[in-house]
Amino acid sequence: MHRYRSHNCGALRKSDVGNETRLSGWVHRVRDHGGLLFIDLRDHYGITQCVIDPDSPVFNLAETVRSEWVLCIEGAVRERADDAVNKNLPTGEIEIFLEKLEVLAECPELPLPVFGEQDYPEDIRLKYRFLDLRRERIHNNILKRGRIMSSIRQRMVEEGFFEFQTPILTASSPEGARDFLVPSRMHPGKFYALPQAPQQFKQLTMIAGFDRYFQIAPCFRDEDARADRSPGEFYQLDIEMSFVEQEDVFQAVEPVLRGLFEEFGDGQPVTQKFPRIPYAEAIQKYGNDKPDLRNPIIMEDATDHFRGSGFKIFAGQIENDDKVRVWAIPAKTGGSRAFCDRMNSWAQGEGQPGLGYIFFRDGEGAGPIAKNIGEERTSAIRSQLGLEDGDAVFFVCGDPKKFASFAGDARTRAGETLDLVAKDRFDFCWIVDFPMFEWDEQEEKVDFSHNPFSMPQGGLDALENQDPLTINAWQYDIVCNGIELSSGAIRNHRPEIMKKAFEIAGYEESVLEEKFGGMLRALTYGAPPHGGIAPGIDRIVMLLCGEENLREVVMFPMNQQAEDSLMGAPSEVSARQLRDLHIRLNLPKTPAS
RNA sequence: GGGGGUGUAGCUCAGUUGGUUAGAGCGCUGGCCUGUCACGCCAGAGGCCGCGGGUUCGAGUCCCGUCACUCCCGCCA
Repeated sequence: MHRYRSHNCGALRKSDVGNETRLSGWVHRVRDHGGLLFIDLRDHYGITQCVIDPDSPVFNLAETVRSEWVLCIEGAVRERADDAVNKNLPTGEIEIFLEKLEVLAECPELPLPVFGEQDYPEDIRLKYRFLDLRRERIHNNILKRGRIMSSIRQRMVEEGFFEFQTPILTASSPEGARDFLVPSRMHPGKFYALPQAPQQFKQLTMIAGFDRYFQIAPCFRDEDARADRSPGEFYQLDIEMSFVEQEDVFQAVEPVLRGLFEEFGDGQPVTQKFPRIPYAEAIQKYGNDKPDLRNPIIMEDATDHFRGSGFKIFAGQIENDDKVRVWAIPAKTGGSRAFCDRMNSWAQGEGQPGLGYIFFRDGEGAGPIAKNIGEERTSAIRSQLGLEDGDAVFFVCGDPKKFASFAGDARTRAGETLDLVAKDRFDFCWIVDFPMFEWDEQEEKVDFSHNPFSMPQGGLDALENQDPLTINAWQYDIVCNGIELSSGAIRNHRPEIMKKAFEIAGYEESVLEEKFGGMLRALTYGAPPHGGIAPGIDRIVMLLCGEENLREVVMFPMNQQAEDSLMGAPSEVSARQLRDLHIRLNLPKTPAS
């Protein structure tokens, strides 16, 4: 018999009754009846109930075991009496009658109970992550993550993609987030950077004549954390393809994600054909570029209903400024003064002057705005938005650039408060036609709004003849349930277009040469048209596990301050190490202690 | 860098208007218990109320500062 086990703790069934077995695992739970003792033994595979009575030679030892001790036990598989069967366990029809017991490891009182699914403080969970990971829910999340990884690889290969590896120690990139730097011992004063994404490498892979690249790529960015954004490092399903247009990327990626979510989404419906929503339309209808389509509320322009109306606050603004618009946020079933007032005071809490509204009852509109604009206009608004008695509509007025995000928040809040948001489904969409450039208010100049490597729609002609702020890029996002899952683009593979784009954004050609010299050189030697995308793996797993926080699907995450309290990272290093790297510390002043 | 929330036993939490010796559940220790599976019953140990200062006759409670964790803003091509 094997030194530690003949079976695992999830394996034994009725058909094994009578056999001698050996199991090893952790003490999950002990139930001591004095003359009868139950020990639930747990391992990766499951839980098996062990039973000991005073006839057993190891009864006295068994009485001393505590939670999370590691045991190796031996005994006969017994069938449980009908009324003792535990239907909640796969092994619930049998138990082991203990004949031998070896304590492999003991365990002191636990800072973090493994048994049960109570919530525990994040810092303790991370410090004792090895205990936390024994718990059922997160243990299963990590397993699901692994299965998702395998499925992704299989699906990508089936779609004709090939997996590549790109460097981890690379050069600092001038664009994007702050880099993590690694000092060079051989080149004093010089640094490697960890890649923020293998963006340039995957493009170089295409230029090198490979086709259909993918990689489950670690990405490193020194930026602050959020619930859905790990500090430091995360993984992307990095994809790039040659000789493609936007539509080809969509056709390649959409079935992978749809299939993945159907496989791991526990039967929740998944969007069959992802709708494509232009960026400008997403802003107008949903107030942001990552709309949660489970929320049925769609905003509409209602400016004309207020132009020259008796509601002077809006009418005056419309009169004075061409840019001013009124957006209507329809709220089905929100037609009560109480709800409308709650929304209004929420808006004031958000720093807004308020949130105007009309609510409909007894066949007419109620509230101050309805009184001011009169019956005819109120009725026109109602029919435009398809509202009925018992519904409400909210209004925001001003320059859409400034209020769009607040309007989007109001849409989200109304949908959630009124319970209009569909549950248990994955609603995908593509956001397309992102603007190539945007006006930088602080610098008072035109700048790239997204990725400088994206191809402008209309190519060189558009750059030379169009108002830059009206040019769109072949740039797209995938959004699921209001979470931005990935961002991608058809790349700019023409050096002269690249130079022109940087010129418009106010960069000298020398800057382009200096910062992207390697890339530019590659583009001049026959670059194929190419494009790709990079879905965020951690966020995909988070959605599929039904978790709200990335740390629930990452084995060893850092805390919000980007510290690993288990391994003690970041840490000080020895003077010798610093000397090797030609580094002298220049620490910030701390208050005298 | 900024804003919000939290911080009381190993863990989860309660703690009234500022008023005697700071409580409960789980866990831990001891005792009882032969069919439990969140076993049950009895007893016990366990507290710098995050830390520092202040107000007060008196502070877990009020004020100021600070630290930790977390959520958000900034940041994230």
